Amino acid sequence: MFIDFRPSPVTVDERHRVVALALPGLITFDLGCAVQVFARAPGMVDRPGHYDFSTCALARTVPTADGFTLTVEYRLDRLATADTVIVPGYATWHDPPAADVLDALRHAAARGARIVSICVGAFALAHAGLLDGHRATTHWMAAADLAAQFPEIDVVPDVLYIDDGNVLTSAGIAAGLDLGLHVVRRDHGADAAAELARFNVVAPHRDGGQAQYAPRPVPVIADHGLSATRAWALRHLERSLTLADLARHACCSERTLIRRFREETGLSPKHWLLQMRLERARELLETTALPVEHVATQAGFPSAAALRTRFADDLHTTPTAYRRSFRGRGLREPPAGSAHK
DNA sequence: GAACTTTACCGCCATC
DNA sequence: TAGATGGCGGTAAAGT
Repeated sequence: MFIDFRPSPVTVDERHRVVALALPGLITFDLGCAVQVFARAPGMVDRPGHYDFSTCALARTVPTADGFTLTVEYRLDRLATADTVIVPGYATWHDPPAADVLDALRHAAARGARIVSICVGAFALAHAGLLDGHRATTHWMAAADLAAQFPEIDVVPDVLYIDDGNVLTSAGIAAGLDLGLHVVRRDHGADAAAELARFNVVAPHRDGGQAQYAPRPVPVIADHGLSATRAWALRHLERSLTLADLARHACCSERTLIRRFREETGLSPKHWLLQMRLERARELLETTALPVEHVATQAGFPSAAALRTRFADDLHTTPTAYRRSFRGRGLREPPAGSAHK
């Protein structure tokens, strides 16, 4: 059963403006990912803060990497009003974009706009200096180049995407969808992201995909490294998993586990587990009416107090307040029998 | 909120 | 010889 708490339709002024920047040599699939997520989000049209998507470029026409020319409606000044700026990949990423483009990106970032890159779009952000001091990712084939060319960036190659606050970067091509879903999850909750994933016929998240709440990288390739152990941990999140448990599953020492975890995810095992648990708790709070105590138990927190502490530290709110904030977005009743397990 | 215990993390070094 | 792994011990963080 689905109880709809959606409020009345919002006005254009309330919309969150998402502007994609099409650079010469645009990789159109990357732009397509952004369109698919932010321009066609089904079921979200009545929600406050839903997206007003548009594409801009330096000139009216943009040569793409895919053999045709794209005509766009808006010029660069569109970025000045964007709440979120998206830079899809472009084939000429080896060279810095035009100075006007870099300035527009810098100004958008300076006034607090969220900056997102897809694939090698990260190079445009790097050229603008927006990734300095940040953790970032890009297409795996270009990751070494990014790290070499911009030593100030902490480049993490084996992840789907990285959320480093107001700067978010995704890995190659289809990872743009993963990052888009993450942004929707951040803005509208797990329910909306799942709805959008269903519409796009993709998984709501891949292998530990909830891990991206903070800087939450996940491995791109399944069945390599510790991905099996992480998948196992996700299946048993409600247990009190220790470092020794994970090491035993991975058939290695605790020391090696920590080392490999950090190499593959950018996080320590404990921190990764905490993020997973927090994400599950958020999902349960958003999509069920389970008491906070049960949410804590099912997410693997030792107590409701521990869950509240984590919420206060990471989300600066309480579980109850968090749940209340999502009431307007649809609340599903708990599955039969699950509320008291 | 303090004190204590447990667990996790990391640097260093040895071994394979 | 370089790289991966594991053990040890100190420190920090989390839990009680």
